[in-house]
Amino acid sequence: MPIIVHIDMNSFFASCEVKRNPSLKGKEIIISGKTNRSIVSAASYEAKRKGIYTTMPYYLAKQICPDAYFFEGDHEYYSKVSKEIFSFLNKRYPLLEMASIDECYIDMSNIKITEPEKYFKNLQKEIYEKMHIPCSIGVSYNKFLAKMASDMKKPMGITFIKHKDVSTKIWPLKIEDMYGIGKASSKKLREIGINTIGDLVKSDDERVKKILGSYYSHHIDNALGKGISTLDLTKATPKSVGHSYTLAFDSDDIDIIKQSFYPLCEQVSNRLKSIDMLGYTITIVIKNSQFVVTNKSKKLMLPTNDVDKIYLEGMKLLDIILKEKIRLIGVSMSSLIFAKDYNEQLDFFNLQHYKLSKSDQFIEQLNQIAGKKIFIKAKDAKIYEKKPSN
DNA sequence: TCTGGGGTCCTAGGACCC
DNA sequence: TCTGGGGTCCTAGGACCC
Repeated sequence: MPIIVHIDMNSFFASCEVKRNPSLKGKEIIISGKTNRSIVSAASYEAKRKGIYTTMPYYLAKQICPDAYFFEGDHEYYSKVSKEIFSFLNKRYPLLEMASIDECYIDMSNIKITEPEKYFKNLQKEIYEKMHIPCSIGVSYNKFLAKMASDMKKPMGITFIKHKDVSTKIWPLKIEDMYGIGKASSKKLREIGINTIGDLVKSDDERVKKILGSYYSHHIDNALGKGISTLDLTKATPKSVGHSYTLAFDSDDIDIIKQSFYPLCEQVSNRLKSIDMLGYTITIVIKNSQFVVTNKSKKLMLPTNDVDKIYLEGMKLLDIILKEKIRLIGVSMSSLIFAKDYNEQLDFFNLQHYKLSKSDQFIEQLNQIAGKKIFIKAKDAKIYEKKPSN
């Protein structure tokens, strides 16, 4: 039987602030933006005890805990702490999958553990003493159960789930507490009488299959304790890079929207450049006053990470869908490719591109990119000279 | 005064090709 | 007159997670 461990940092952002400034230990700490439209993204247990929860509007948190220490959130620092912790763990445990900024799975099947209670208590203590971040640990034989286990006791909890515990520790839980079942699915499941994870296991209802779609057997396997235990050790390359911004007031004033939109394009461009990637598909997203989200996307002929190109294409899409006052605007790039891979492909593919496209336009686009990040060598120009006669 | 921002994965319809 | 089917790509939208 594999041994899969899930480690979840407790109130991670708040704990990072305590790590940086230990005098905050034991205080009410709230991470949140400071506009009337901000929400709480993390809170210390002291604040949680007062009723603060993640996603609570800032103005409410401020009402309930006026004297709490409020931080706007320093993601760069939190990422740094995250890396510190996981590289520390990774040195000892090579089979580690980083699942998010504050949690990871570790396959300890090959680690000799004689006294599990003591072993994990020591590990938790060591993380706290070395990294100054508290964590909860879940130990089981697959990822789903380990994840559910680490969630059961917080902060600084340690929970074991053995095969025989599945029916007693997992099945009685509310259906919305099942990892992977969110608000929409749990509402539909409750409507047909499925209120607990146990109900889901016992159901043999076509309606359940319809609600869960392609995830059906995945969820059933998880609930039965037959989930997967293989870890993904490779850090996946990003599939999209995006930024969004909620306006201070809903607006349809194009100048105001533009002012917010350009910096978002800059952020996306800078992020792409920092990871040396280009994106083919640009997507813009808006949210109206009623919180209805609308996307518009377009695949470009050539990938880019150029801010002006992103802004230009984004504004074109925005023009099409902007019909009313909006609350949020966002832009993201997807269908990403590493710049170096694109350079290598360029020689090979530009013939095809060329044949498919109106020549002047294509060369202009090539040159636009050439002027920025990607170099177009002289021999590419030669292809341009030669090939039209074909 | 309600309700952020960063992602991933899946579905479904239409266009297009063979 | 009535009319295939398989496959891929693109776009829009939805569910979910931290």
